Amino acid sequence: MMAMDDIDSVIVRELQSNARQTNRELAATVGIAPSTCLERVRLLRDRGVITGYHADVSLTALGREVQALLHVQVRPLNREVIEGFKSYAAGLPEVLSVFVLAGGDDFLVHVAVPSVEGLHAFLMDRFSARREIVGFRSSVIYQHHRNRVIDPLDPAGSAR
Amino acid sequence: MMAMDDIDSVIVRELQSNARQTNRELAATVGIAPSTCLERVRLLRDRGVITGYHADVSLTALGREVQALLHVQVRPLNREVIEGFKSYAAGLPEVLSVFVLAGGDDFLVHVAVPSVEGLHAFLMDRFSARREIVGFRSSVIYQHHRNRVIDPLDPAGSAR
DNA sequence: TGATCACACCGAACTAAGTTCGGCGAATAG
DNA sequence: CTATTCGCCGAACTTAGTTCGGTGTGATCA
Repeated sequence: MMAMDDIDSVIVRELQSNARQTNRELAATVGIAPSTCLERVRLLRDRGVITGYHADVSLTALGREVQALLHVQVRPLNREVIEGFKSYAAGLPEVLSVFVLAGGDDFLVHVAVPSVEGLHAFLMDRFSARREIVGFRSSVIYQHHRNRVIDPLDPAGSAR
Repeated sequence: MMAMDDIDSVIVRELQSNARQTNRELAATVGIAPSTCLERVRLLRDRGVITGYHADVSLTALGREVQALLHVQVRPLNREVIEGFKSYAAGLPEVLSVFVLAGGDDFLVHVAVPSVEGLHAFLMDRFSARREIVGFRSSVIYQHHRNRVIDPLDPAGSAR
């Protein structure tokens, strides 16, 4: 992997904050010519540092007032069951995220539903019928803070 | 809240998939004039449906090979302690997301670190010294699937 | 039922940005 | 000291963003 210099870091940080600013604005912010900036951004995409640009949507605006985290245990623990459940969960419209975990719980599923009743209905309709699920716990989310800007860890960060 | 019609839904879905497509492309996809499309997008932002545009970055490209979920219990359970831990965790560069939860665990923290050693160092350096933390469990993430496109739930979805 | 109003959409004109490319200058290696 | 490479720049060209007046449609009310 090619090195990212300071300019690349600033570009990446800026685009994480606002992916729709113009190339000229971005160039002005980082202090290089627009043409150079365009090339830098293109390279960042080509190198796979920037993987895409996405609009963020308000879940409440879409009528999803309640979020929850569902810890799910499935059995037996083999590839078919795990992949099967993962793609099943990922395909549900209520599901925001699916984590496959090491340790006690096998999955963690982040969902957004219209209401607490909706959460109950979701669990009953979508989860209870699945035979591979041997147990789950659900935790309603009171608050969710997301760090949108991710910088390279500085050398003083966690050990390599 | 004003109603979202089908055209708005398509616009929102498209911008979630690719926030950097041109307004003309977007207009062509949804089948309206560019000027109309521009106005629609502006209204979606004004109404708070679209909250922002963000570049997605490869964590591996930034040298963070390992992700984990940390379940954290803090005591005593009062506003100062909870807010204090939340903002502390949110301010750490390794932290991607902080969930404040109902139920047994009080927090769930999503972190990305360079390595398993980095995870260990993070827990020792950043968490162990905090007096309010009375316990935590960490789960390494094997896979993470994220649904980037979130549509309004159709009427057949979870009960309201 | 017919007239009026409101509203969203459209398209043209203008402004601004994206994109390409030739050349320049600095840094490096020979 | 010279040759080479590489990234950066800026001008020119292409394309897109933005504004605004006009138009058609659907709703409201007499």
